[in-house]
This record gives sequence, structure tokens and C-alpha cells, in this order.
Amino acid sequence: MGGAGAAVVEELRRSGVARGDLVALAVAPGVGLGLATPARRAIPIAVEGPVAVLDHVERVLRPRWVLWSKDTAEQLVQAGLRVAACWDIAAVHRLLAGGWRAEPARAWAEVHGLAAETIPKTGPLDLFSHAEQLGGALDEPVRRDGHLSPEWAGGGWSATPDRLARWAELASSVAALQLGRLGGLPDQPRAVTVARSESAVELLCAELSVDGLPMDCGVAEEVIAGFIGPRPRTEDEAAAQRSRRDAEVLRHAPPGAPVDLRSPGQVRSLLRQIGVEVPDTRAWRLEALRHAHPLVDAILTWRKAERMATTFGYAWLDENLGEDNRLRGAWSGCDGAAGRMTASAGLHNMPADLRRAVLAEPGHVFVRADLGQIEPRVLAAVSGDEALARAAMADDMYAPVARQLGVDRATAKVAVLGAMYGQTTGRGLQALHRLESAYPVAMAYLERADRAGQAGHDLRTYGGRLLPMGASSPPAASEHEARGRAAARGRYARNAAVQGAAAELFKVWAATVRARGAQLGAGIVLCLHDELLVHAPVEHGDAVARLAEACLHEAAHRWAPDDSVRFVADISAIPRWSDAKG
DNA sequence: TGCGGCTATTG
DNA sequence: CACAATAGCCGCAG
Repeated sequence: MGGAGAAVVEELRRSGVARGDLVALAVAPGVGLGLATPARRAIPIAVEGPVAVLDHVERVLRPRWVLWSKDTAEQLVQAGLRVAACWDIAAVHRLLAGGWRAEPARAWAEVHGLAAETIPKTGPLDLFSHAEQLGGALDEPVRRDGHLSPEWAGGGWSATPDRLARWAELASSVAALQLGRLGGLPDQPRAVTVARSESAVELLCAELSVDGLPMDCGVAEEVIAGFIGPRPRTEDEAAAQRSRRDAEVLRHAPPGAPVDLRSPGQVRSLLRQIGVEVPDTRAWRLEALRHAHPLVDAILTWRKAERMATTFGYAWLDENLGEDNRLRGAWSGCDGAAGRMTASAGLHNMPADLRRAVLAEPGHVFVRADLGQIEPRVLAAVSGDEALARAAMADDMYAPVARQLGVDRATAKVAVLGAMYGQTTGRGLQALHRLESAYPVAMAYLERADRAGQAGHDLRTYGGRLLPMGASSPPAASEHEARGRAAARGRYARNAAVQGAAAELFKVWAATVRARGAQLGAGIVLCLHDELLVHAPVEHGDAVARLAEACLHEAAHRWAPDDSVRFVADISAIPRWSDAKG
């Protein structure tokens, strides 16, 4: 096998490929693989075990693999191969064009200046077997109108080394065009760097999905039992537990018709009967009335338990926690909006009570690292506001901001967050006005984004992600509604500019930790917007903690080389997630 | 059966 | 109670 790998390395070197250079890859187990280099040399390789060949190339040459999407990364990770670097065409397309859809035909159309609406549809006739019957259709992947042919784009073709190499060649050309596009963005000089980290995060996502989050099943069941009782053995037992919880609430209610506590409308009527009038029954509203009547308190307690029973209960464990005590969900490198990572299976919204069930494996610890006040610091960086950057020198930047505004810390914090979210009412409004004069550059940056959003003009984040603002909603029924919709777009844009830039920095950091942590046997097991959980051998806990800190500064410099803003992280090595001071 | 509304959880 | 996400149940329309 080393022979086949060595021959491929030799061929790549002849094609001018050195460490870190782009090499496009398409792979089919049992068939072989296709490679392509920027010199447009397509290399078909017929081999039983393509992954072993790739492993060799990775170890000797370590190129930047051009992949059409995370699918290939997942394929490789499943087969036991973790590559260091890639150029993920789908992830880069999402950066370049915004939104979430990023099939090969879209990425192709984008870099060739073709409208997405003109992409040929893959109809029901493009089934696997049918594509084969088309015979000649697979010979030419690019149609006369410039689009990728649906037969190729659909991926339904049966792989041969030659076709894989052709597919890789197409990927190689798209990557080169994407690179040119990103490099040519005049106001986003870091876009190429961001594209690389976004790509690396796709690899990380593939690994996160496969590896899962280490948990202690016993503790998890203990926590759940604390809310809803022991695991029911039968459906009847589960029903009995449910009605016991309901009865505990309803005994505080006046006698009458049975009330379905799961129906907000009926709960609202019930509350009206005891003299509590509310526009809706959200917890934050009921919280203020908790002591008005025992029923209110009972409802709030019931809601907590109901959440545990339905969303984070025993069924959730059974579905998502593996035999090996790893909680697994699907990870995405960016959402469809500002570009934050997303995860399913409760990995991003697990109730805080369950964090004590997140436990490192024997001989391991978690290094938990979370960024402090990332959004206002990022705002200072992307807007170039020197006064706000000076405030960011403090560990707690709301303290100097509060002094500057002449208000208390809590008010300063509300005002800063309000400015970034687009708050226009409530307390802190006066402090908001003072922000305008204290940090005019940052506030103008937000204002500019707000106006662009209102006008329906697309904008880009600092790192280059397109935020599409096209008015793609149904026509407003009234002037009032139209104004409200525009204001909402303005708030959205204002926030996305900051949240999106923060997501970029976070992902550069995550990619850096992923790369540097490998030497210490450390692997990221959870990403939570501004927080990393790294699983590391216990003897390297302190070293990994220092590494996470060093990686933050490296990442910040990579993302914004002028180093004008200080970023801080709270980092600790702990056996359980809940052990962090948080 | 599909979908919008309401609710809760996280950042 | 503004911004983002995932997710479950209810109630209504088809």
C-alpha cells in the first residue's frame, strides 16, 4: 500500500504540489480516487483501499484537500482518516454567497457568474440507473449554457477512477475561482483566511459528529429523575407519572372542566379564573407573579419538568447517547444567517442542570475555554473604534464603558447589548444615546448595517460572509407592517454584522485549537458559540489550557492582524463541565 | 398530514 | 425580552 501512496506523492510532486498546496479530491471506496492539482492535472487512481493511499499522502505531503462538501470529510473520518486542512467548496460558497444551500451546481454557478435561478433542475428522471442509461450524458459535465450538468451535479453517477478525477478537476477549478473572488473583496482583506478556517471547521464538524460528547449516563439519569422520577418501565407507568405531575398543578386550580396544561390557551383561561390576567403565559412573565397564587408557582415547576420529560428525558438519552457514553448530534459549520455553528440532539441547548452529566473519560479532563464579552470586543475590532478598543483592554470591558458613560455597570451592559441588538425602547435608552458620543465609530458601524438592512441592501461581515438582505417576504399588508418589517431587517443586519464576525473569530480559534491540540492528544468535543470544550489526557490538562490561550491570540492575529483589540478567555481544566465557574 | 404559533433551552 | 439556533406540542387548515 505504501507503494501506491508513494507513487501518488511522486506524481503530485511532479505536478508541482508542495505542502499546503491545493489538491482536489473525490473518493469512492472500493473503486479508487480522483485527484486534481491547480496545474489542472487530473489523476485517476484505481485502488481497493483509497483511504490508505490518502493517509500516506497526508502524512508525507499534507496538501490542502479541496472537497466539494463535508460529505467527503465525513466519509474520510468514518474510515479513520483525519486530514489537517481542506478547502470546502460548500462552506466557502456559503461565505461568498450567503444562505445555506451550497450544492455543487450552486457553487459552480456562483463562481461563473450564472444566476442561481437558471440552474437546471434535477428531475425525477435523474435517478441513479437512468443517468447510466444516458450514456453520453456523463461525458461532458459542463453544459453549453455554462451550468454543471444535472447528471454530474446530482452525484447519482457510478464512480470510476476517470470520473472521480474529472469530478476532482471541476472542484479544483471552482476552488481557484472562489479563491480569486474572495481575494478580490476590497473591504474584506481577511476573507481568504476566514475561508480556510471555515473549511477546517467543516472537518471539525465531521469529527464532532463521529466522536460525540463524553457523558456519564448514570448521572444524566439521576438529573432527569430529579425532575420527573425514575425511568418508567412501561407506557402505563409513563402515563401515570404524567398525570401525577398534572394533578400536582390542578389541585391548586378551581374545580371545573379539565384543563390541558400543554395548551397555552387553556392555561391562560385557567389563570384568568384565579384573577391573573396575562397577554401570554411565558415563564418570564409568570415569574413576576410566582407568589400571586400557588397555581402560578405550580405551573412554572410543571413546565420545567415537562421540558425534561419531553425534550431532555429518557427518550432523548436513548436516542442520542451511544453505548460508549458519547452524546452524538449532527453538526453544521454555519447556520443560514450570520454563520454560527449549529448542532442537533440538544448539544447547543442542553439545560444547565445536565452539565454535571458531561464527564471526561478516565485519564482525561475537559479544558473548558470561553471567550469573555466577545461581541463588544469584536465590534471594537471590526469597526476600528479606538475608544472601544481601549475599553477592551480591561478584563471586564463594561467597567470602563460604565465610567465613560457615567452609569452603573449593569446599565452600561444593557446599553451596549441593546446597541448591538437594535433595542429602541426600555431602560438604558438614555445610556444608548451616550454611547453615540462616547463610541461614535462603533455606533456608526452598527447604524450603517442597520440602514443597509432596512433598505434591503446586502452586506458582508468583516471576514467576508454575505448577509443577504433581499426582501424575500410576502408583501406587507399595511404601511405600519412594512415599517415594522424594515425595522426588523435593520435589527437583524445590525446584529448579524457583529454576531457573524464573532462567529468567524470563534471558528478561527477552534480551527487553531484543533490543529495545535492534536500533538497533545487533545480533541474538541463541543463548540458553543463562544465556548470550547476540549477533551485531553489528564497529564496534559494544564498544557492544553495554556495552548487554548495561546491559540486565541494566534487566532485573533490571524483574523485581524492589527491586534488593536484584546480578547480574553476564561480557561480551566476540569473533570465535569459543571465544575467550571461559568 | 403539514404548518404556524407558543413555549423553553442555550449563546 | 431586542439577535441567533433546535425542538416539542397544540390547534387549525387542507
